[in-house]
Amino acid sequence: MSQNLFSEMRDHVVAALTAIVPDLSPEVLARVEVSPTRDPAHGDMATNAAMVAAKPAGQNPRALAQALAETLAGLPLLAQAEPAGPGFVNLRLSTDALLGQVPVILQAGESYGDSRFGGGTRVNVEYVSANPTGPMHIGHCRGAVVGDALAAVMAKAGFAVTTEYYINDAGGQVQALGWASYWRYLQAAGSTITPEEFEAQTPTGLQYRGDYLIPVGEALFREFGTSLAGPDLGLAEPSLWFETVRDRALTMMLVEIREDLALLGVQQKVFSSEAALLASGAADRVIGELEAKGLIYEGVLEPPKGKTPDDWEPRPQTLFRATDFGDDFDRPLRKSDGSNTYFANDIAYHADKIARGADILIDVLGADHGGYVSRMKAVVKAVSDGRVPLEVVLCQIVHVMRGGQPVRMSKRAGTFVTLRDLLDEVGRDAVRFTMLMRKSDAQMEFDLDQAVAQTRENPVFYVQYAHARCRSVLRAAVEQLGADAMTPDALAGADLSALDDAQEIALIRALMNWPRLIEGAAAAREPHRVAFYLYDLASEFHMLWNKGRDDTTLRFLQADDAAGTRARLALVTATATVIRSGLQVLGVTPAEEMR
RNA sequence: GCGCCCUUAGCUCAGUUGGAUAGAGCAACAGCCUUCUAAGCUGUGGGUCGGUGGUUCGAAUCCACCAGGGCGCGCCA
Repeated sequence: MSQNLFSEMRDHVVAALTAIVPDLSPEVLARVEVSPTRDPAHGDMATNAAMVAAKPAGQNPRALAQALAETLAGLPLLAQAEPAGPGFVNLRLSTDALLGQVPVILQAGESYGDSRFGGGTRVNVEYVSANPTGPMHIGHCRGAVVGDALAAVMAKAGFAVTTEYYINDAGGQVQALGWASYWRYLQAAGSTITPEEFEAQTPTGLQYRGDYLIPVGEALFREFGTSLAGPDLGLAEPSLWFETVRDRALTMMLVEIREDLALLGVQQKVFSSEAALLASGAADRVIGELEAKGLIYEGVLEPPKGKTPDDWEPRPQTLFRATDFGDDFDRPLRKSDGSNTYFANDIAYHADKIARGADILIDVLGADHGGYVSRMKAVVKAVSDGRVPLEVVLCQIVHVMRGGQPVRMSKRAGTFVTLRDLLDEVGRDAVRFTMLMRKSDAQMEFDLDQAVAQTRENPVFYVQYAHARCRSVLRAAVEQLGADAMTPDALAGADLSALDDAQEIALIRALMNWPRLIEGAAAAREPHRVAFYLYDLASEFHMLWNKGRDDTTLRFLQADDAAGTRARLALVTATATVIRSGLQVLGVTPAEEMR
């Protein structure tokens, strides 16, 4: 039997529809859906086939639904098919088909829900890509979790996924990091120079004053002594120290970022350095290609309407014809000092991702990069001659709440919430799950109190608790039945006819939604659907558990009913399996017990 | 001023790409708790889906305009 009963049924529906109305276009057939019903009274599934085909077929939707229902009624999979509402066909699975999904899950294990939906399409998901100029904070965290889970969802759905982190180690902010690190170095060496005196002698100012660079300065002092300092521990000639200091600082920042990511359970496969890409000449090469396509020119931009910057003056720039590809205006590629803009280098980076083999590029970005999206999409279209789409998942701001009050993320006020602080306080599982309990393009409040709560209010607890309850039952059952009777294979052979309570059936219906949900979440690039699904699934399981409190005949372990116990253990094992499968996608630990 | 995102119950949010009577948790109210794990459970009330038009068999979902919130708007990344 198929893992995905919905797609299997859809094939039957399309076949039946085509038999009744032979000449439907592929476009019409593509709109045929078989979806779960909201109301169990409507059966297990419903199809809109009659409604989408009614107009092209020139038939009344109700009449078509009637004909479709009669054709489908003969399927062994179905117990009932009947027209309903404006032209739905409600489908009730046969008991065999419904219960049959349990051994399918047991045999598939955690691979249940894997699909070939993606068809091996090569997808490159880039996320985090924080500047290596400081520790990761909560703003980065959401993108990290969303990107990681999106990659996992798409991989499960049959895409060939690569994950990637772009290291912005080439721009002016890295210059500033070098200077700020040098200041900390001088301090470590015992210099008494004030920030103001130091800043006056730098080209970048002293942008990064956080304590996190103190260890960098100390490390530099340990390694080099006072040899990088000037006379009287003042500033030395930059050519004598700058590259060394900058590179040491970058390395240390990157180590820290990777540690933070590891603590969060995120590990991109590829780390790409902007500086290395630049050094290889990739940026000049790509700009040359665009030039050859006639997409680059020297021109002067109009000032933005309504809000002209104070220092606006018309000036000629090297521009990319983004407007040819749907952007609002053409975009500059060079700064006045002749170096590349961030955009220019990012073109090279995206071209590089394509050249390494990608059919779809996905960037997970913070909302503050929203204005960057249209130009990037435009240029990816240009570079790939329209072959590779760039999709952008924007993550909106996270407001951290404690005790109902917002926690301000202010470096000056010292309430800067780093990722590590957050992980220390609430733990990896709660951070990841909570970040995925919102659509990524909606602002979210992260309630610290809720994230650590051991109650139903906390979704991650609720889901992990469901898994722990399953495992608890199974542990108890081993003592009663012996381990041999408890393997998935053994349970897959169990007679399941004892599973006839409405709540048991509701749980099975929830389980069989999993493969369909994966495909939907992957197609929509919405990993949060997995978190919500798991919450719903956990809810169905808890409801069954609770029902057994009032009605002892519904408890999983029945001392005097071996067959019924085996059937229920099969269901419990299947439930635990799907929860694990889902948590695996989200990168959350399935708890064995919670005490 | 322009562009993008958002607005759903008192609060925080879902809503399966246009489907049937719009859902969940919290809060409120009413019951229940000697147990396979009560760090609870069951039930009830609660809505002009920001507003107004439009598209069609059918709209929270698509389009237009308006209101409110967020982000951005020529060499920061």
